[in-house]
Amino acid sequence: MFWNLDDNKAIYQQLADEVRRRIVTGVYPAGEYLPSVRDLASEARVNPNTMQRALAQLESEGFLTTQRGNGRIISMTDEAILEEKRRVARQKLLACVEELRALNLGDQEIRALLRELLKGEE
Amino acid sequence: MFWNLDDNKAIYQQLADEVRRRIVTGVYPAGEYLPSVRDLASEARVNPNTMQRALAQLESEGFLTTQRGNGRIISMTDEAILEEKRRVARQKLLACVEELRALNLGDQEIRALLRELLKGEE
DNA sequence: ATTAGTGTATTAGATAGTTAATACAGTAAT
DNA sequence: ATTACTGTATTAACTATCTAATACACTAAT
Repeated sequence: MFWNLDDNKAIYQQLADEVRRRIVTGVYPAGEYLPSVRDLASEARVNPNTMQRALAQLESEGFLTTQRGNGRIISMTDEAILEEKRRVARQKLLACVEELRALNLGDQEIRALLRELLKGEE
Repeated sequence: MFWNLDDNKAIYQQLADEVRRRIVTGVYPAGEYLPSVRDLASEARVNPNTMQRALAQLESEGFLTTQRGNGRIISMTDEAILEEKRRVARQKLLACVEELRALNLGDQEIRALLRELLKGEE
C-alpha cells in the first residue's frame, strides 16, 4: 500500500490514518515493533517531525507504546484491534450513509447504488 | 441544515461542499439567485473572503454564473444538476467502499454492515 | 567505553488558510 | 444623481502545518 497524500487534510492526520490502517489489518502485528520514525518518514517521503506527530496521536489512541531509545511496539491486544477495526469500518460507512441521506437519497437508493458498485468492479 | 464546520478540512472546501449540496438537493433551485456572499458568510459565521473563495470554486465547477454587482445565479440546468447529484453520491460511496476494502472487508461484510446500519436507525 | 540504532526537542523559515478592515466597482431602483 | 444593494480587491496580521537542520538523550550490542 502506498502513502497517498493529498492536500485536503492535514498530512499528519493522513499518516496516522494509514498507520492505523496497517495496524488493524495486521501489516504491523500486535506485540511487534513498529518501524522507526525515521524509516517511516522516509518511506512516506515526509519530515520525521510530521511522522512523529502522527505516531504520537496513535499512541494517545492506545495503539502504541513508546520505549524511548528503543522503538515503539503495538501494545493493543488482537481483540482490541479487531474491535477497533469494526469501529472504524462502521463509523466510515455511517458517515457515508449520512452524507448520502443529506443528498436526499433514500435507503432503497443507497442499497441499489451499493449493489451497482460492488457488481461493477469485480 | 446547519453549517457544521470542523478543522480537518479547509473551511472553504466545506463551505463549497455544503452549497453544492444545497444546489443538488434543490434548496437553491436552478435558475434562481443565490444569497449574497455577505449573507451566506454571515449565516455560516465565516469571513466573506472565505465564502467568496468557496463560491469561486463552485463557479469553476459550472454550477454558478456571476453577474457582477447583481448577484450569482445557479446556471446549471436541472438535468445537469441531477446528473451531478448522482455523480457525487456515486463518488462518495465508491470512496467509502474503497476505504472499507483497504480494511480488508469483503463485499459480503460491507453489504452486511450496510444492512445493519440502515436497520438500526429508523 | 564506543557505536549505531532508537525517540525527542528546538529553532527557524515557508506556505496556506483564515480573519479583519477597508476600499473600490458594477447594477437596479428611486 | 443618489441610494442600497451586489461582487471584487487589497493589505495586514494571526495561526496551523510542514519542512529543515541540528542537537540531545536513551538503549542495546560490541
